[in-house]
Amino acid sequence: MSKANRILDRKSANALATPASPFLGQLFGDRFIIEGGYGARSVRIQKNKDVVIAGSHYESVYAVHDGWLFRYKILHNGSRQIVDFILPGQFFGLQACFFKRSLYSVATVTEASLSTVPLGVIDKVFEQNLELSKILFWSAVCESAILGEHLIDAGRRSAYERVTHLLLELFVRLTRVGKTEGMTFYMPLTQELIGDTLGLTTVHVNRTLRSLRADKLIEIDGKSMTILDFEALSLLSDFENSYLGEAVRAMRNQMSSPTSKDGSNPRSR
Amino acid sequence: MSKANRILDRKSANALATPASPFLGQLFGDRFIIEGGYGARSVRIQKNKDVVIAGSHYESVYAVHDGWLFRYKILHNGSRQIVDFILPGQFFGLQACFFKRSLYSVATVTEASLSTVPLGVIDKVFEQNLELSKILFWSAVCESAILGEHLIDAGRRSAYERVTHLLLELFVRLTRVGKTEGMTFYMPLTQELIGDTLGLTTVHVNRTLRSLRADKLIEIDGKSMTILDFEALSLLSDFENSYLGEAVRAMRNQMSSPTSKDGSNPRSR
DNA sequence: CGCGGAATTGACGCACTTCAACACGTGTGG
DNA sequence: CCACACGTGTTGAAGTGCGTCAATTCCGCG
Repeated sequence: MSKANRILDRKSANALATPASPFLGQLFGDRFIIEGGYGARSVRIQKNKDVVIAGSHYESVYAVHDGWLFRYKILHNGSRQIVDFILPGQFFGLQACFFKRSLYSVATVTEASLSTVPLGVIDKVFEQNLELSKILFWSAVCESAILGEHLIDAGRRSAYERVTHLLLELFVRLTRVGKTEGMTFYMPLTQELIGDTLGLTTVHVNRTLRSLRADKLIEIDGKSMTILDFEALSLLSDFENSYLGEAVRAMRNQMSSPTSKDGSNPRSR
Repeated sequence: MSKANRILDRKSANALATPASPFLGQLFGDRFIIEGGYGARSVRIQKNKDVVIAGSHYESVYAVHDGWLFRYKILHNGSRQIVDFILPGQFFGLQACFFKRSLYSVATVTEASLSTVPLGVIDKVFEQNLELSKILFWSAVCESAILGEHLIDAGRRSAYERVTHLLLELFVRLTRVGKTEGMTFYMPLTQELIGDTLGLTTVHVNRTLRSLRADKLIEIDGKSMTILDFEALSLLSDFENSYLGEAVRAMRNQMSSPTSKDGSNPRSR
């Protein structure tokens, strides 16, 4: 099996095994892919390129090794809504496979390295590995929890609250995959991207960020962002990270204990 | 097995087997539940009662036989965001089981009749029935598609567009389960509920509905709502019903053909 | 008949948008 | 090496869609 089939190097595989996306490390980790001998291919994509285009059909799933992406849709009036960001350690494209035509487009924010995994692999997982399919299922549930929280952002929070809620979400998600240093992290999003995520204009995002800086809650230096007062920010935006899936472990235990007496993986025995 | 365990009568089971929720008819249909002998219980719930409370933990899933419910969350400032509506033929509560503490509350809009299915049943489905677990997975994907569309509502559509988009969604979903008559349907939502769904105030929902009536696009008579110009409404709100899962069949074929040569259900052979 | 929740309407205010300019950094070609 | 374009950030001034407050009407229901 060539090196190209190693879609994740050892180090990332570990990062991926954190609660934020426990499935991925196992699902697409070396062992699984390489031993299985599936046709995973690594690709590197420039920043600001579309990877998935709304309306087209796809037959493969992508795992993000490195870089940021976002899922979005353009309305007929030309405005764009970003529904969520896809960070290292996540995968995407399942929806694009399930629907005849993808509902959303996916594009890169930064340069990114991805791995393509043909749909058949996922299907095989469902058939052969009970644990993994449960975990896959869990990830879908989690994703919809994130969408729900974004809906609350847009529906019921002020601009000030929205921006802080988004920043905290990104911070926590990045922390989970080891991409933060203390309270600071690399934030490649432009104010336009933030606006399109939160249903605001660039101008207003700018003003809001300025207030946040003035209030000594955050600090921005180029693309480096640091959270100065996590507590205060959490309170004002009622941010609770539970929707990001800290309860993964609980669920893992729960699902694998009460019914399946044999703690092991294989589904077809 | 007593009649009480029949959580769906024959007629609804058929309705449930429509594309809108193909899984439910099969998953909770007579045959499955009764033959399986699981502890499903039927309950009837008054209108305006909470069924699931955010922050608590649950161990069962609910199937909706009749009536409308909604999933929501209250913020610390007291405002409420409704994330989606749960209509006859759907099930809910899986999320509440997976997370240590439910992220959302679920309450009835109208009087409703539900069936409780212990979590173990779902778990068994995952273990024993490949087809059904795929379908269950699909339903989670669909649900997140609906959330995504609601996010776009709140983020990037005007009040006028939001209201029409919601009405069309409800209309299509109800049509799928045979709950419309021509272009009219029973609409039990108060303007407050609509507002909390779309991120608007009651007052503004009222004004918006008035414009829609004035523009001869809809007609309201008490709780009866009729769509006068589906085309025009679709265009102005760019409504595309594909996110509601019309592609279910496509996916069914796709998932059950390429890998699993045997077309039958059983997973553990 | 009378109560209470929902719908309706008006007047006014504000958070956010729109439009428009300008600043800054970075890459690109002459 | 400079000139220029271009994307992004920043700031001001003015407009508006929707919120807030508050009063009134409607309607189902005991």
